[in-house]
Amino acid sequence: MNITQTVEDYLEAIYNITLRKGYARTKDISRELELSSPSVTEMLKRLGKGGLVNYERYGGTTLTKEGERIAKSVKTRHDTLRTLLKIILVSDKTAERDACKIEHEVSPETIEQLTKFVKFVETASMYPKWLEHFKKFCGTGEHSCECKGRN
Amino acid sequence: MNITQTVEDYLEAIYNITLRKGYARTKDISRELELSSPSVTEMLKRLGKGGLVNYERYGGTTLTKEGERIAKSVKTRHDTLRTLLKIILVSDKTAERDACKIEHEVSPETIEQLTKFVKFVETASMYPKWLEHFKKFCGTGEHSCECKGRN
DNA sequence: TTTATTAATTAGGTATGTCTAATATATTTT
DNA sequence: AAAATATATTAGACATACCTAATTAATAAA
Repeated sequence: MNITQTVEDYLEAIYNITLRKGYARTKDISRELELSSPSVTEMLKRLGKGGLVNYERYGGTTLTKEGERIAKSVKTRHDTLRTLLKIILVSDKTAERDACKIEHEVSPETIEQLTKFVKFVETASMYPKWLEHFKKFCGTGEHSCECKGRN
Repeated sequence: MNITQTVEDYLEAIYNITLRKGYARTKDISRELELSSPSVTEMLKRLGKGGLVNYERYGGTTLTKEGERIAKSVKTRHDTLRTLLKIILVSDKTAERDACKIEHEVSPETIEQLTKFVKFVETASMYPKWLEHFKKFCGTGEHSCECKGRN
């Protein structure tokens, strides 16, 4: 089965819904992804044949092991990207939306480096100060005087 | 005309080829994007109708003003993303490839923040030292001792 | 327990973007 | 200038992923 961007979106949606209520109905998915029910039904059949979900007509759908593995990997990418975007002061709403789109495109290597970078920044003891500087820099386009020569 | 991811790719390719030789032939584009010539011809007709390229059967294609505007904006996104990825030590090859894919998905707000961030880091006088620390951190998962408390 | 309502599916279409094979045009070689 | 080669286009198909309208199944209300 070909894991397209769309497939990833379906798996992620099913994963999230399943966390909340144990299984996903066609309607839950169509609401989450803002698609018509027939579109969802059709995809569920494909995903079922591809071994990514346990699908039965008129029944609640769950992820198979393989489906869950993929869904989790997408979610990790999503969370990492959103965190990075927030660090560089992208608004919550945009960070969420962009993470949703970019998550399908980033390579494992990039995700690995992003993860390291996020951790590097967040665990640095100068982080709060650094963030303050960056905020000012965003406004003025210049490094704040006090740290010229150091940052 | 709907500016899809695919359309952006074509415009960007035509832009790059045009920079090199003044115009783009069907073959140049098909080579650059690794697509068959008929696919390219069809898209050129669509782009022509949409006012994004100057297309004539069997002739060299160029971008219209509007086409060039879009192409340049895509290129800016691409360059910004590649730079960021390189800063966080993603390999050149992956940085290039990922930038190519992500460039179609990022919002203007994110690009703006990325641009600011890249400038912030690159113009910081501590940048070389910082990079050194990050490199070590990537290897060890810990901040190098000397800068505990400061970075 | 029949009726109404909600949810899910099937049937039939559409747009996008790709392909291969066949044909037409341009260009280069002889 | 005719033949050979390279390039471009048309024709016809296909997969993906979406839609609306009509039908069927399941669930809740009377």
